[in-house]
Amino acid sequence: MSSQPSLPPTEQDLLDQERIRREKLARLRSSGVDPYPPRVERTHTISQVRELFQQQQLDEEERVALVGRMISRRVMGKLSFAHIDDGTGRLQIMVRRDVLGAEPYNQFFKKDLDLGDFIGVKGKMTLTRTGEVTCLVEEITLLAKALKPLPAKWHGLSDPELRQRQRYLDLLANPDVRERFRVRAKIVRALREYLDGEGFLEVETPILQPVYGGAAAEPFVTYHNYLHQKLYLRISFELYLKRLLVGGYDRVYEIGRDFRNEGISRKHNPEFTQLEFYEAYTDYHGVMRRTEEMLAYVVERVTGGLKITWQGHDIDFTPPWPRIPLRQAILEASGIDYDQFPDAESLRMAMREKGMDAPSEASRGKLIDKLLSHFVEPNLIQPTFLIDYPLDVSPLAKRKPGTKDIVERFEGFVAGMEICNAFSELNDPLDQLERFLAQGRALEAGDKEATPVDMDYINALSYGMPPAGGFGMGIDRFTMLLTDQDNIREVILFPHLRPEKRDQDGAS
RNA sequence: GGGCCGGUAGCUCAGUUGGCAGAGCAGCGGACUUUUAAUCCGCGGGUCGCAGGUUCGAUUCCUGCCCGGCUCACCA
Repeated sequence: MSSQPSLPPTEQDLLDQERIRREKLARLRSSGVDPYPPRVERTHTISQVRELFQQQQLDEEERVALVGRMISRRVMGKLSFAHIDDGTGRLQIMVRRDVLGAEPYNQFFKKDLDLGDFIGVKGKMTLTRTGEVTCLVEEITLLAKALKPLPAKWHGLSDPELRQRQRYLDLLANPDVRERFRVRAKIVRALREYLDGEGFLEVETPILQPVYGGAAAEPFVTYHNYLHQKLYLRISFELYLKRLLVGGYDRVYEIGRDFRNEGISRKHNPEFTQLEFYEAYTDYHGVMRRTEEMLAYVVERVTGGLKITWQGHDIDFTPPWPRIPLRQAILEASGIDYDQFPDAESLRMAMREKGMDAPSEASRGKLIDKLLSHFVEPNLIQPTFLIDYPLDVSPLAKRKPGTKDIVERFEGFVAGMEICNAFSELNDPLDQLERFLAQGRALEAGDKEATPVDMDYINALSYGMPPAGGFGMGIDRFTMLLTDQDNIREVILFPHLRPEKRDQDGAS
């Protein structure tokens, strides 16, 4: 939901600066200038022309046509300098009255153009006395007039609300933000490169689902008006992707949006981008090796090395990463060995003795998860796998042989954050049905994050699913790591924000 | 939802122990042919988040509300 100024502004609502720009617009129109012409002339991008000029591959007399937003202007009498930005880079232009002509220079360039306007220039490339690559302008045209002043010159824009509600202003005022989302795109591209290269098939599965599942989360609910059908926005891709393993694909992946109806925090946005892959004929050990290899590939591809700095921590993605049994990690960090507390009640007592908040309705698995997030997770700065999780919070994972309530599952942690979750996939249809039924009972008992029974999925498993390992990773969180950000909103272009409420009295 | 901090010009911020509201940038007028945070002279610009209250007087103090940030709880 974007915030919209609800009505077009009336003349008196306009800022002085906006009023002045509209007057300039009217003046331009009456002098026959189209302030929003349909076409532009361009021979090079700014990055191209800069490169060609520096490599001396540009004829000295060659006339180039460049475009961009005017982001600064320094008028010094009969000579001016300005910078334009076309999205590929910034370039200085030099505008001289004796070259451009008196009228275009005095009136058009100095008076009618404003910072923020898009312009086209034609001229020759040159160096200034200080050695800056510059276009000496012979002709200048308006490509699009800006009616509002740009947020800032060198302070950038820092108001967090403006930055996120009006991300376009953030992007145009803060070059490092623009760069950050380029890094995000590189990350996604590198993940695809890796998986495609390993023979994974990229697929798309339904976002609107009649039965949701695959994760512990509350869904968003919607409705199909013509089918009279209740639908859920997916909370994971898992159950559909594994149906594809049944169908005969051996390696599939999907990158897309998940939706979870939960609180918003530094690490959580209600919709987030997830990568899931499923690989037949491997198990969670194989997936761990693949995770290390894949993430090392991506980090190398994006940053040029395997070491990054995040919020002052040096983090090294070089494989292999330590694998620590969850039980051991929790024991070492908290002094609680949950194996000695076989039921929720006794574990709860032990936790409360340590002064921890342990809600009465939480299952044993959820309590263990609480121990993990409280004692262990914040200290896992270097890439680490925690392995072997409690069964009751892992309804889709295969039981570890020789155990009763432990599954072959791991989670990957970096920088004190969980970034991925994976397991040997449960492919026993009868066991899966039992687990679903347990989930269904939990759901009815009020656990809003339990998932309903998916009989079609059981049916699919009943035709046989190969042994497989599966993996899920939050791309947003991974992007936080590689862009040195500690808030998920900084790596999502349009993060979810509370609706903007208009003042009851201030309205009108 | 609880706690803490904040909201002052288009942007970034200062300030008022309660007494005419400030700076830099941006804007407007002027000077200036190698600047790059250009410089110099002059000018305009404010519902001090909103609403009540206390007061001779509130941007400042009090109460409520709105919005935001951090944090706790919850979660990926």
